Amino acid sequence: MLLNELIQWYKTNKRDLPWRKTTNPYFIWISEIMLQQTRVEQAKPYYFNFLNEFPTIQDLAFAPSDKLMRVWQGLGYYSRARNMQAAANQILSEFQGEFPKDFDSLLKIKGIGPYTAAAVSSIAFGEKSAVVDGNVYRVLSRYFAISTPIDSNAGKKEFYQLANEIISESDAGIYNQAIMELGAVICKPRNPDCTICPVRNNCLAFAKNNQGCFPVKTTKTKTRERFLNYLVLEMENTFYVQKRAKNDVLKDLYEFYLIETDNPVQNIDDLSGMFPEWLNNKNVLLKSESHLTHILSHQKLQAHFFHLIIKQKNNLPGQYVTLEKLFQLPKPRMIEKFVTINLKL
DNA sequence: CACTCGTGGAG
DNA sequence: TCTCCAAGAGT
Repeated sequence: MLLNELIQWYKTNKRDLPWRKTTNPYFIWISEIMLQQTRVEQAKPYYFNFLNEFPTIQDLAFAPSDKLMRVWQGLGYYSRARNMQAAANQILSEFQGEFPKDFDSLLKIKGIGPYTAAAVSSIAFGEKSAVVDGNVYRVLSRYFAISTPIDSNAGKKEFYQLANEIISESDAGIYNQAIMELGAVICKPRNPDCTICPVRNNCLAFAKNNQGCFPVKTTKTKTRERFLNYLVLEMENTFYVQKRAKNDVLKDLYEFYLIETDNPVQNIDDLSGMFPEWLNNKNVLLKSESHLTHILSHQKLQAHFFHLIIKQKNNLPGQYVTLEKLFQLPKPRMIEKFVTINLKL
């Protein structure tokens, strides 16, 4: 059966991952949030650094926003960090600082959904609740040859019920990690290593050699292109920065003065009229221009940077910071790249 | 339910 | 270059 062979295989073949060395629910929670839609190798350094910066729930709850976002910078999906801080405050106020132990309580925490509630309750507290993540969808759909689309409500319900039927009675946490590990290193999306799979003998997809048919998905992602024109305003060795605050991508991260257009602009004259009025005077010098393209999951960002030397301040909503401060501020990958390439101390 | 939210690796 | 997608959750 799937269960026993899976656990046996896991115990001798599991990867040596840092969050597998602890039973601290706070640490395990952090790892689970970081691993959402994120590869192990990308999350690893962030896990160590995050624990170093915020060793306790209190440290996280009281951290300044800029510091929190800076620690998360480059990991993506920044609402995860904001939600974690809200969750930390929630645990202090509603749970007396004690980490919730059971699935239902965990579900009430900001940023914790069905997957993370099952993961933390089973791995840290031994509760019998099955995780259903991308790995589990893939392994179960192949093993049982289930064609129900995993992104449909029917599919979510079906896989959730199945996962909870076959989960180990005594080793729920180990079992959950084992099935995810199998999906990560053997039962991969492409080119699964079925020849060394511990459960291939009972795998229906392997029997028919149609592993590539599972799992079934229906939705297709659409992306839109955006044109971001940045005025990099430099005055007496300080730079203008503003914080992305709207209900938009990359919220709470810092960027330069932004003029977004529906189409690409060829030169800075195309932006005249969209400038702040004071920029049209003769005290502004265009020092350089550069371009960067950055791909997001649903957007393709085309950035056009205009590095401008200005001679007088203005009443823009942001602030002027030194280059040292600019380096420290949390920034989107694209801005970080521009700064690294174009601005030197 | 459909959509949104980042980044980087693999094929 | 292009597509998919990785330990999902919020709206």
